[in-house]
Amino acid sequence: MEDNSIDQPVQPRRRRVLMDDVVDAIREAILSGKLAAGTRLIEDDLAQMLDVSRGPIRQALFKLQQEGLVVHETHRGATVATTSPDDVAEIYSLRTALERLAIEQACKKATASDLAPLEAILLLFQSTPRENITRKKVAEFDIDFHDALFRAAHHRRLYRAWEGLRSQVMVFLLLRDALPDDYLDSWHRDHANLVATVRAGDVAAATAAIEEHIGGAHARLLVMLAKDSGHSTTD
Amino acid sequence: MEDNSIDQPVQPRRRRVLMDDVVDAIREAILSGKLAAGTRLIEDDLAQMLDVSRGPIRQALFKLQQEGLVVHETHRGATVATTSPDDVAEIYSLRTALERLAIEQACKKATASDLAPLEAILLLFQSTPRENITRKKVAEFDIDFHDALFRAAHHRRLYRAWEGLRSQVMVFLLLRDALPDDYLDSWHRDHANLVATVRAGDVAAATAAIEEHIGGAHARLLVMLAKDSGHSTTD
DNA sequence: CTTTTGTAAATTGTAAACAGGCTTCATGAT
DNA sequence: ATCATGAAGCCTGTTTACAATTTACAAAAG
Repeated sequence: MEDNSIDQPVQPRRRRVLMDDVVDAIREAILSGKLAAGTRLIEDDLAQMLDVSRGPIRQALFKLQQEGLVVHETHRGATVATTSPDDVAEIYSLRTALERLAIEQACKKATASDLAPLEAILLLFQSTPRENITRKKVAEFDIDFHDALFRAAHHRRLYRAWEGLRSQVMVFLLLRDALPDDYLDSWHRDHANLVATVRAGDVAAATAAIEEHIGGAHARLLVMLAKDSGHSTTD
Repeated sequence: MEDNSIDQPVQPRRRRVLMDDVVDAIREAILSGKLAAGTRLIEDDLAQMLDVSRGPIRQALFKLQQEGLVVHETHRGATVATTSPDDVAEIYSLRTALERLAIEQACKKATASDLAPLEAILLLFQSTPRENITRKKVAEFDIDFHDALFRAAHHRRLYRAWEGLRSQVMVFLLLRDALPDDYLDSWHRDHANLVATVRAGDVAAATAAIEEHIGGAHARLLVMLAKDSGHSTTD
């Protein structure tokens, strides 16, 4: 038997199916603002736009509801989820609980190969010219980092709970307007510190660090929302 | 405008659709053991059994996957989820994180009408003759109580995360063999104590109580699984 | 005898047509 | 003028039919 060095993934990577493309397309449209909050998502229209039948559309809308980007009501259809100030509190309180567990589990169970992705992101971030780092790029780095952290926890159910929140966090990260000058520095320092606590396996330090990390993000978001209050929230 | 005292629910209760019946039927079959862990769930077979087409079956299987009772693989179909010792750790660690947040939020936000369901369950439990309380009944009381606690937290996203775990917890509650004689007493005392801490709004006491509560349940489960180890776990 | 390869059956993914509920707007009554 | 009533159109829920993929098994090659 030949050793499989070419077919890279040891885990056979489940085939991609139409629904996956539809999910990506609609998620992208929502996150980029092409589909505003509250917009009705009519299955037939989406089916024609994306050139598939209503079946995959239906499944995709169901999945996006899981992600919290879409709200579905029986016999009344799906709409792009709207976000109120209460939702911000919900998202960040739940996120804190999940990330606390994640970093705790990561401290206990993460191996070197689990930490590699985290450090790779930090390196990639640092090696990217500052002028090339857009707000969207920062948001993607951020989500990717925390996603890797959740993966490092080796906790399937926790990861799935995070999947139900991830896109909603992304919405807020993309909302940010101009970032403070020293933000990129502090971003790297903050996340590098998280990796350090995990590497050290110091649960107490790690949970404290993550709570401050998420708390800080929440606080900055509230400040930002307060500045242009009543702009793109509930309505 | 007439006041609506007859059409009871203030919230318009979304209509029940075929998928809901299918979900209930399959969930019931899994929880009752009629569908053993690992069993393949073939859409056509289920469709014939339940006398609906494959459409609602497909949606139901997706939803049951959300609940963690079913595992779905692309082009390979759905199977009843199997449970390993690792899964027990996952379920209880995540449950602890979620319930901690739930009781904390309940302390802050629960009103008298939120606490009423909790107390109603305690009363119903106490007023039920001991000989009528089967293991299944205890499990249902238990799930209903904690479900009411999550509702009292007024946190939609937290409740949805709990929905993704609830049935999996139920699986373990139903596994219990004969309960200790004083279990029913301690059950009531323990849960009444949780309500008391919420009513008092004492976050510190409440989180401590819930952690001990879930921790105790986890510990008892591990003891039980150790007794007949290698019986009905991974298979 | 073991391994490989090809073919057929089984089963899921997708499309398209049908049925029924919800919304809207016109019409009429109070 | 305001509110009730009802019919038409839109849209979702469901069914049925078709396409594509996986799995199982058998035949052939080593």
